[in-house]
Amino acid sequence: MKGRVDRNFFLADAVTVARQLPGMDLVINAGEKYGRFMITETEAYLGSSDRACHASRGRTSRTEPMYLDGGHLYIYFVYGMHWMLNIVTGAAEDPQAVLIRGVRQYTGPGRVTKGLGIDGTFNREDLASSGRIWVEKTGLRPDLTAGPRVGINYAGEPWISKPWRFIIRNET
DNA sequence: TCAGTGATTAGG
DNA sequence: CTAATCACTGAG
Repeated sequence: MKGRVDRNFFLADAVTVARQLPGMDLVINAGEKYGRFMITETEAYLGSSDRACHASRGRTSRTEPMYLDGGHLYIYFVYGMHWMLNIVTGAAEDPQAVLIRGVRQYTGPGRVTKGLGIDGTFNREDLASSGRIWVEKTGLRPDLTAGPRVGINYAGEPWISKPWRFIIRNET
């Protein structure tokens, strides 16, 4: 039940992966930054039809990493100050990703990347083979709450209301 | 509640 | 080239 999560896990769809990541550990081994952080909150962005997903606006240079196969990272910079950490899911050419919104020590997607030292140099990194970032199973089966995603009102219905945000109960 | 901050994107 | 937008955060 332990060890690095393999590529196969990330080839499932984004909602399935987003539901299973909470309770697993995100491991960072990058120079001065080193640590193990339990994932507590995720959100799924499900491909070209999901109007909240960047890829629904078409294939651009920014969204290109989402077209890689599952297990790669999609990192982007937003609001002039925050890096967002996303794990690509599904097969190649099928753009989906899971946003890591929280780990046990850092709540909020911008604070996660700041706390873990994740920036644009991690874009396209492969969790299945990287020496500086990967995911490990813990055997935990946390109790989850599902709800609508944050900050995507521009997407309109039905996307605003999809319960694709997953949080471990009693963790914020 | 609201301003900061700059990459990204669509459009002329 | 310009201008709008933004998967956020921290201060008030």
